[in-house]
Amino acid sequence: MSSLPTSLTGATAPGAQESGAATPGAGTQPPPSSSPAQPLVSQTAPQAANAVPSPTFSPLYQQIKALITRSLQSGEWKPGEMIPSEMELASRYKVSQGTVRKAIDELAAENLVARRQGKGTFVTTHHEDVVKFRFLRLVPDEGEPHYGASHVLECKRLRAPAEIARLLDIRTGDSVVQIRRVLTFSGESTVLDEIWLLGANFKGLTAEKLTEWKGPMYALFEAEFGTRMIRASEKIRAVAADETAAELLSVPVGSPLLSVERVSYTYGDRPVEVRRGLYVTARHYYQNDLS
Amino acid sequence: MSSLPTSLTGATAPGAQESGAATPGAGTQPPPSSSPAQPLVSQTAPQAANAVPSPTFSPLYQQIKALITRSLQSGEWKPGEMIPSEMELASRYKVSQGTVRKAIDELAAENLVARRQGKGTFVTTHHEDVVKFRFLRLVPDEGEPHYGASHVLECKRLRAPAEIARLLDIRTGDSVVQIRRVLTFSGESTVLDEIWLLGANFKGLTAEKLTEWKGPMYALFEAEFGTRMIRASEKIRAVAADETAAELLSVPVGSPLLSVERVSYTYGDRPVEVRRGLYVTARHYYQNDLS
DNA sequence: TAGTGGTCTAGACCACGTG
DNA sequence: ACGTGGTCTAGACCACTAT
Repeated sequence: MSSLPTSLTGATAPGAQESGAATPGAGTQPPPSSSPAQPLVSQTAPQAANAVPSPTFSPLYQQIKALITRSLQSGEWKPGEMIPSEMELASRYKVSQGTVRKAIDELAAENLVARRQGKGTFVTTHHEDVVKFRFLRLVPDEGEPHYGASHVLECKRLRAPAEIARLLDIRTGDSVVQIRRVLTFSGESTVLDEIWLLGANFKGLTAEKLTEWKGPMYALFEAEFGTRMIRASEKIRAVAADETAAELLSVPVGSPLLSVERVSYTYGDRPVEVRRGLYVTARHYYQNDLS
Repeated sequence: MSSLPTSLTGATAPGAQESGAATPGAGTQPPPSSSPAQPLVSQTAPQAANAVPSPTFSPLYQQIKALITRSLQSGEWKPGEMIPSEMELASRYKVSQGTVRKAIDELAAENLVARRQGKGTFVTTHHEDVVKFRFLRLVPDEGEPHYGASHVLECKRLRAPAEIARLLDIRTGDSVVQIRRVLTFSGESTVLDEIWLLGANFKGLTAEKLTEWKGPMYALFEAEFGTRMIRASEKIRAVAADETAAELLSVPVGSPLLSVERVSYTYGDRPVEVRRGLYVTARHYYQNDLS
């Protein structure tokens, strides 16, 4: 059970203790198209002193954050675009600029948006280098990180096998798209990926589209299919190359390879991709920072 | 060249525009022993309009953060202890509580301290589970993450080989401590570590001390040697087991192993440890989250 | 009851980027 | 000159923990 829409934790207005600032009428700004003045939403009920504090307490800025996230998800503000200024959002949601700021702070910390002083706050996109290398951690021993060439071997729809279905939180047999591809760096085959995508989100994805696309796959997904990868979780092991992998990666059978099993999530922590990668780590390494 | 002590970026007092709040006399609180009222430090010089903005601008809260970090580093507040309350720090540094709060926010984000509502802000320690598993990412396929038994093979002082010296930012031949050990999980040898520590920081570290110590090695380092690992950077590859590793880890020669080369840093981003680990990933995996 | 961190507001001023 | 995010302050109230 989620709770947002009707979970007013109290009745009266929130922090605006002094100026009676809660009349929900339209502000001076024209209400931007797709978001009619939200039914805000108080966080502190000045209940009688002995009343139990509201069980589903949520700070105002968290509620604002959820509203902004919803607008991101709905595509009201698209990747690369600027979102409304803090002042605008403050007046839209009828809260102070400081509260909006704290909400955006968290969204920025989660890399959903990026602030640029003097310019505005922008929806992040997989076209930016910074974002790209958050999801590609393979670094060459010599030289700068770069994006290799992608060679698509296969792209087809099929029914999800049990384990993939489990990871994607769908039913066995539900539609998925399977992609197999090889990434080549400086002429050397380095990564063999096997990818499963939620069928429902990727209608019309073909090998041609993948081949024509220059740039990160996630940028294509975000631009053409409205599915934005927000975070991912990886399980990493060392394995020995089987015959197929050995041939495609031009290494001897039995060579040690880095196995990276990734599950990627979009808004609301919904899994949309399972990716199994085999990396040749002779001239590259997987970079990770613990902090 | 570091800059802290004398790097006043301007002349007059900062934000306290209205109340003349800048006289640096001792506050009402007795100045805590080891930190005499710091020579604060203005951030905005209301220079003539055409003057170039100060080249080495640093926000007040960053300066406060640096001061707090210095106190952490000097051991004024030890791991596990509570640091002074926000109000106390505000009056010590002659800034508002909000500024201290922002400084502590960043320190908490970097895991140097942890806030606990109603109790205070505490210096983090490698004794806590949360911290332990930030630095041990090996998770069993079945069951909960846990700390295995450590078997120390060797602990000796020697002169740093060239590559280790380079990573530790010292000179070849400088003193280092080398440790070799095996970690065992559920009776299975799983990790073979080769560790180099800065000799200067670890005088008196012996195999006995390591063997007697129950718990994470970093907790020993922090408690007995005053050296706290703050962050680390890892390069991960897949390699084949050589004879030594194969024997110690009870796997066939040539088995794929995860190679993890870690450099760990203490305050001020100074490297203090190089650690080369070989992980058996048959029944464990290396967990990583991209976000 | 007292003290701590957590939330929220309001207003001032600054640095940055663009007209 | 203007609008954006960034910093700083001051004060109120809330939630949590301990005594």
